[in-house]
Amino acid sequence: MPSHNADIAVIFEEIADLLEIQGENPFRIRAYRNAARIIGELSQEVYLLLEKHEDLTRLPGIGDNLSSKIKEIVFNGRCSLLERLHKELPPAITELLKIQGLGPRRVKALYHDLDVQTVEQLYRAARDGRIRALHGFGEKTERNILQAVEAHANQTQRFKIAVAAQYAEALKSFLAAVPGVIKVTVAGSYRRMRETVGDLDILVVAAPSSPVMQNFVTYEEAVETLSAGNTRASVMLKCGLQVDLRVVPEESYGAALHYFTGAKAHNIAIRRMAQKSGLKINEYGVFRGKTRIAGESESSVYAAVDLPYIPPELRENRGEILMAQTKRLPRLVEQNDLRGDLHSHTKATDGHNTLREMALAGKSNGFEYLAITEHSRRLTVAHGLNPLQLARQCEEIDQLNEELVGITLLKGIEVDILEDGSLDLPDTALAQLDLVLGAVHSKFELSRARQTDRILRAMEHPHFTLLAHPTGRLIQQRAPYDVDMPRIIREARNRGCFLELNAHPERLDLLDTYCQMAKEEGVLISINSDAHSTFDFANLRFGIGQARRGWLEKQNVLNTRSLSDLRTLINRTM
DNA sequence: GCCGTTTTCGGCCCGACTGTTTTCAGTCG
Repeated sequence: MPSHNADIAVIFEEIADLLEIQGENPFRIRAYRNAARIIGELSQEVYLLLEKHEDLTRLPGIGDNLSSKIKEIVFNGRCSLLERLHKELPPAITELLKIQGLGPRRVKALYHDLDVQTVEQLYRAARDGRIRALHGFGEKTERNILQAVEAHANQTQRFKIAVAAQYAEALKSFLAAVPGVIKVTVAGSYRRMRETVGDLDILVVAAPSSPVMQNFVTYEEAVETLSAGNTRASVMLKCGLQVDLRVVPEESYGAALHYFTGAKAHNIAIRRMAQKSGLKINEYGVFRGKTRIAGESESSVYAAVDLPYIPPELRENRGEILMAQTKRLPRLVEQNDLRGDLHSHTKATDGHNTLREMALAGKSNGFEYLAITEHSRRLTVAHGLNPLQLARQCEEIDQLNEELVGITLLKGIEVDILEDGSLDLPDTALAQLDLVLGAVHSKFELSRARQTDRILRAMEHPHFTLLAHPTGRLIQQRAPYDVDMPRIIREARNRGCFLELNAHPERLDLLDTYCQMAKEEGVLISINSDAHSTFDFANLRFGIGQARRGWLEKQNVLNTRSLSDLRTLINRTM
């Protein structure tokens, strides 16, 4: 089995870590980290590119050297450079770099002088007071290491964006109420709408006299102050989420927001562009010599390097800068563009509201249509419907539609795709519906080939409309099942099917890179709430965020269509 | 290790905070 992109990324990250501890040229190290990111984010498997004899050096940041290393990993399953490094340094030592406050220099010193190789050994050395004796270390550093090891053991995990949103909104209101505060913006990966965030980055514009810093570090949910200066501070919240605050003057707002939003790779690329035209960009503005020429808004920062404004969701250095330069940036889909929702449940199965309640809630969300898509009989835990129950619900929907004004309920089903690729309900039951969502809810562990065939077979069914939560992953809980998604996407196009981007914050499935691939293949994506209650429509904003990260425009999204256009599209005549 | 309408060699983003020093290295974002 050839190596997957993620395997290659892990190897390059480890090489970077080990080289860093050895004190290698930082730019060589950066090259490995950069390559790990590029390969890790690639939507095509590298081994497939190699099978097609594609030249990997066409990828940004991959030259001859890295290209041959990738080939070695893919075809031989090993990397001689990594094996050599493992002979020179204990493999477990890279774990030490994950300890807050320990970088390559300190790890190297701890290894050389105290033979510390593992986190456990580090803990003992700190507890026994052996670290303070080292040159460049002191009592305070030793104490901090001890605390950091304890924090590391408690795993400072990433937070799902919907969870982070709760803390972010609360903090935002708290800070906005502090005297002298003019603006509060949550930046970082939260603003880029990543599916999980590691910390919160909050930017504040405030009068110099504002007590915002003092108030921040004494926020009632802050259990620890990690650092606190005049313009920058970090605290740890009770829940384990770290929050970084940055205070800047009004004229620096745009530059600071750009800097604090990231992603790092995007910022570096923009700063390099500035450098080439004799400018310098930092969080205070854009400077020519000592003169500030821009920085009050993000647009002004981009304009200084001759670029149009780039939306935060695109700022990953995945090609957005080239597109901006050539005036080909997408006009990203917005929540207002959605005309309806094609995935929802009611009390009839595992939902919490009635048909009528869901319809009215949908209408107040501005929907023109809402598809009711209960589970099918196989999913007994969710009280999935049998053909008779489904027929009854269809009657209810017909009746309700006669009295509803301004919204139409569509008759649908979220039918289980069985192990052999058949659907969990007979054709006669499916024929009466406006649309059929197929979903995998069992047998996640099938081989890639069998899982792919299973789904493709289901998509061949003449009533099949849309593949729900296509990879089945639950963020931080369940890995996606092994499936050849590029092939699914191509076949969806060939068969006139659609793919769902499930907006539930635990799913956000399809992934952003696959959304981009679907767009390139001309497969429409439906951004659905999978609502189990009237409150769940609020989750659509996370789906929109993911769609924007996947470069989707209004025309790439199925449920931006009017009801009549939608009906035309989902009526498959095959 | 990568890359080039300044370069195939000599560059490679930029600043804040901390702790150990006494002018700065290390780490982080």
